[in-house]
Amino acid sequence: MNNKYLKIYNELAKQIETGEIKPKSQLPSENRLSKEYDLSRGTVRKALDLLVQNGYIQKVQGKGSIVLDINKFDFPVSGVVSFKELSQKLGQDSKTILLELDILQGDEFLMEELHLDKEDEVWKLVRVREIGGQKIILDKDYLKRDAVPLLTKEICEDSIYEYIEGELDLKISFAKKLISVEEPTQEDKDSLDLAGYNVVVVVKSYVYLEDATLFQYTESRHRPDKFRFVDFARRRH
Amino acid sequence: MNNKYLKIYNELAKQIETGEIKPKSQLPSENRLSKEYDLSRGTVRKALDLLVQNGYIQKVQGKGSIVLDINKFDFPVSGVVSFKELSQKLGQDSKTILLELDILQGDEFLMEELHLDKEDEVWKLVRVREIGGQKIILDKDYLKRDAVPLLTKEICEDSIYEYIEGELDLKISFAKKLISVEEPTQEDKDSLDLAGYNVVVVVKSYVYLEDATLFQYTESRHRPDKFRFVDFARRRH
DNA sequence: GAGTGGTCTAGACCACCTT
DNA sequence: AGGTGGTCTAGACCACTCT
Repeated sequence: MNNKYLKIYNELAKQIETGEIKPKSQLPSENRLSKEYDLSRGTVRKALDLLVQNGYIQKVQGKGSIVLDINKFDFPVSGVVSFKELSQKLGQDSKTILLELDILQGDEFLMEELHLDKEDEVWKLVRVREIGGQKIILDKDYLKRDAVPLLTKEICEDSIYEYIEGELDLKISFAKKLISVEEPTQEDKDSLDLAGYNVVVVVKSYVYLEDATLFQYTESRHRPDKFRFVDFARRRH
Repeated sequence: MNNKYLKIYNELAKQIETGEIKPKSQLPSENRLSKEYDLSRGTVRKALDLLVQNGYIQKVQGKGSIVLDINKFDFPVSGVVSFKELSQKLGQDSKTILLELDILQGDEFLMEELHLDKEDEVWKLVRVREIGGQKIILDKDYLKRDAVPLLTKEICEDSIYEYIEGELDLKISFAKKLISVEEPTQEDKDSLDLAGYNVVVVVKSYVYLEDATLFQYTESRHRPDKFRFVDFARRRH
């Protein structure tokens, strides 16, 4: 990328993450930054807006920009993050087991969830995620076939997100997630090490591409004790 | 507010919410909008960026802006939303019962969570939320005394957010939330109608003011079957 | 080639805070 | 008064899509 505002955003974000710029300290003013980086103030502001959005800094009119304590939480699941990215961040031993890989057509439930026609084909994949030797998560994914022509066992046990964004050139732009708690189904009981819990945490995700088409529906079913979700939210006034 | 970009944002958002502008339709181009509203293109773009952020539209370079189906979910808890705002949106019968209202000082747990000194005083309030006659949520709030000098039973049973933002002039700017599932404590069992469930969903919130100072820590403990959380997330590339 | 959104600039004025 | 961030403008050029 040649974007100037992304460059300065990434530089500042990195410095904040590594602690080079310390929490509670002041960032240089917008005018100083635009001189130092030889950019217009508008471009600097765009970079700072990104830092605000992602929780790195807080701006106060008339005063300046304060660096926030980003390391207060160490489990940043907010946003669309795949299992592989996640376990890498956690540094834990993890494994993915593929239970099912099929092509469906004309399923009523899916036609509802994915807004499908009768003829549309859908990949169904069921995977179990193991962390530290325990089966913790059951993932049921449904992907539109016309966006993803081919899926193999290897891809599914690696990261479908990497494959979709890397190999294919699809760009994921946003997702809606719904978190609830439900009674375990027989499938949950069979596939997961539930350790006596009588509920599972269910995360239903609707994933959209850059052209605003819905292309994936996922149900991620978690053993409750291992489930965590972090949200950073700015209040809309 | 005199802000032009907010005016046009609100107009467009309202038209999308009411269905006056239909999902999947195209918004007028940025140039058209800037002519129609007699604004510079930059100001129009700022309004559209807000619409993108809040999930109203999706932009596609070279094509235009597509209106998204905002009504797909009817439970927008994403962001910092108070119980009162929430139950109003749901239109359900609700009640708040105040169990405890105290001033604490020198509590170790709180000094950790709220970054306090020994001398700092903290309001502790414990409230039970009733929806449809059932005790569903147990809220334990801790507020910094120096920000909120006075609290009464009436305020606590109404909405502290309204009081804090309306009467006092404090502005809440952002919050970090952590969602997890835990075993019920004795307090949970005593205060809530748990209906046989052996877990509670715990939402821990850290709420910050506009000057980036932490001023509230809240534990919101939910009966699992009534808990829902909706997240709208754009993927950070 | 015409139209769309994305980036960047330079300058102006305002609202707010500090001294 | 001087510095800070917030808003707004007018204009330029680029990247992308459609036909």
